[in-house]
Amino acid sequence: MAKNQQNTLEKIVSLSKRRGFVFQSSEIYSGLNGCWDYGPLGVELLRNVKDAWWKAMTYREDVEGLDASILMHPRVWEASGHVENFTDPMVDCKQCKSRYRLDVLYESYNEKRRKKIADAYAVLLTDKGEDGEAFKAQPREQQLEVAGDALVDHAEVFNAMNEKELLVCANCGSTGSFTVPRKFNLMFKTFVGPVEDSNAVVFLRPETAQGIFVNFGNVSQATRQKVPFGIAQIGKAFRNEINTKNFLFRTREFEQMEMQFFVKPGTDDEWYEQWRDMRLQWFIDHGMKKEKLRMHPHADDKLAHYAKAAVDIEYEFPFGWGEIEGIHNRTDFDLRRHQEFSGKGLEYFDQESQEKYIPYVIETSAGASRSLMAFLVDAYEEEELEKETRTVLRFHPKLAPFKAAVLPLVKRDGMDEIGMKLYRDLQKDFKVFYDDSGSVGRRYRRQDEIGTPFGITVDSETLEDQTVTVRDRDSMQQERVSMDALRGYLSDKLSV
RNA sequence: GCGGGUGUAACUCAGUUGGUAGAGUGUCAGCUUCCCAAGCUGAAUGUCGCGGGUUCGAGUCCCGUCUCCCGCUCCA
Repeated sequence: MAKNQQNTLEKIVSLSKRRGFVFQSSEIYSGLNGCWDYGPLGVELLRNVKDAWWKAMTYREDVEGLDASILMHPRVWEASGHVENFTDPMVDCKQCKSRYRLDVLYESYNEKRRKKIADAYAVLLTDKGEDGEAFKAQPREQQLEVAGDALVDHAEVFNAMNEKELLVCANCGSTGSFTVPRKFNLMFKTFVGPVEDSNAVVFLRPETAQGIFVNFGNVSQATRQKVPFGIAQIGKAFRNEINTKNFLFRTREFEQMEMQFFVKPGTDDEWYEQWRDMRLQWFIDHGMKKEKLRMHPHADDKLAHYAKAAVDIEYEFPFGWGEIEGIHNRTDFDLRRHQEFSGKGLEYFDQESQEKYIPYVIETSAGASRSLMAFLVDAYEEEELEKETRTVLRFHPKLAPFKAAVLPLVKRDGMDEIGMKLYRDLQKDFKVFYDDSGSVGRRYRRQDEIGTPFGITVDSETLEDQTVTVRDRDSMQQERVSMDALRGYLSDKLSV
């Protein structure tokens, strides 16, 4: 990683704090790992990103909106596979610092070693006063399986084996060098109701998608939509990541912008390609540099448990390429599982073909926080002028926190009053900023730094003909516009 | 979670062998200023990440803890 690029991220983090885009969560208490707060400018930017997505995705005849609750029935996560796939006991080798999932480690052992482990397990059982002989009476194959499961599922078994130096590190060959197994449950757990009873455990959703799947029937009923159609949702999701890193990129609380598109099986590949291309184009349409974007298809053996095909839309951050959106062909996995677990029929009757089927699902899943960060990084530029460097955020006007700043050239001859009136007038339709302090050049720079696309100045000519100057953030060129026409002028620029 | 680095004013940082904190930028007020960080005058802001310890005395030494950064690991 180039050092100057790393500095770029540091500068953006610093700017974000200084100007109020992003603050560290609970900062006065020294922060909370992996959590960030959006300040006055950040929340505008985030809203604009989400609004742009919402309009692109749901202002169309075949996609409906939804806002499902964050807490869902615990069975949802059993059906989705998250309970199973989100809890992996792991250990580190103290010698070489390698980390293993216990089941993977056990898988890597040959039969000889497994037999040793099984024998030791029999002794262990006897020591505990259980029937080790009965265990040994089982067929060898079964012994290995039972002992393996015990090793993976019970930390005390693992620890005992480890102490007996039966467990070897696949990387450095050390024995007895493992840490105590730790369970990494990536789902946040909490309790429904005031009693912390194990029956009351629920999870904070690790993805918004399941809220869509469980509402598939409700939405199609309520809206009379016919397959193919989609359901879109924006909302918070939570994952207890082992490590957070890279500013907003990997956080424990984040916001997703997801759409699940239900299609007839057999047409899924076609829809997959179509949504993939549309989603890439969305980022480009909102100002992101084409050369900083790429498609990264997942290899078949790296696919998630629910997916038949997957591609990431990646952005080239200062720390490298990172996923900002994933497009998955989730097949009928989720609906089928929910049908199975809930006992409620989720089949769709296709009137046209007179067929009953469980629809396939094409998922577009974008990170709102990651997208915001990509837009922020992409917009950031230090422009070399003759005698200085101008820091400017070249946001697409649609995304910019402030659309315009009203800046009276000087604070006299009534220019500030006219400016204030203009500001109040524009404020009815646009998020605008007013500033009459100091030199106008200084004020332009301040607005450049937060990405305000237009600077409107009131000058002596305004007093005579009711026109103001509009200065373009990127070119710094100015044009005169009549005050009456300003609203239309801004609307035009923002609708592009 | 492991290893390395880091944490001093809003930001970027300085702080000499331990003697109770400075600079630049920014911010604010005033003057000046008819278009791109101008100038002048003045002002505010820190229990030096947090908690212990050593010491007559700790930003400076020791221990713990937390944050952030880099690497490893993880990433359904």
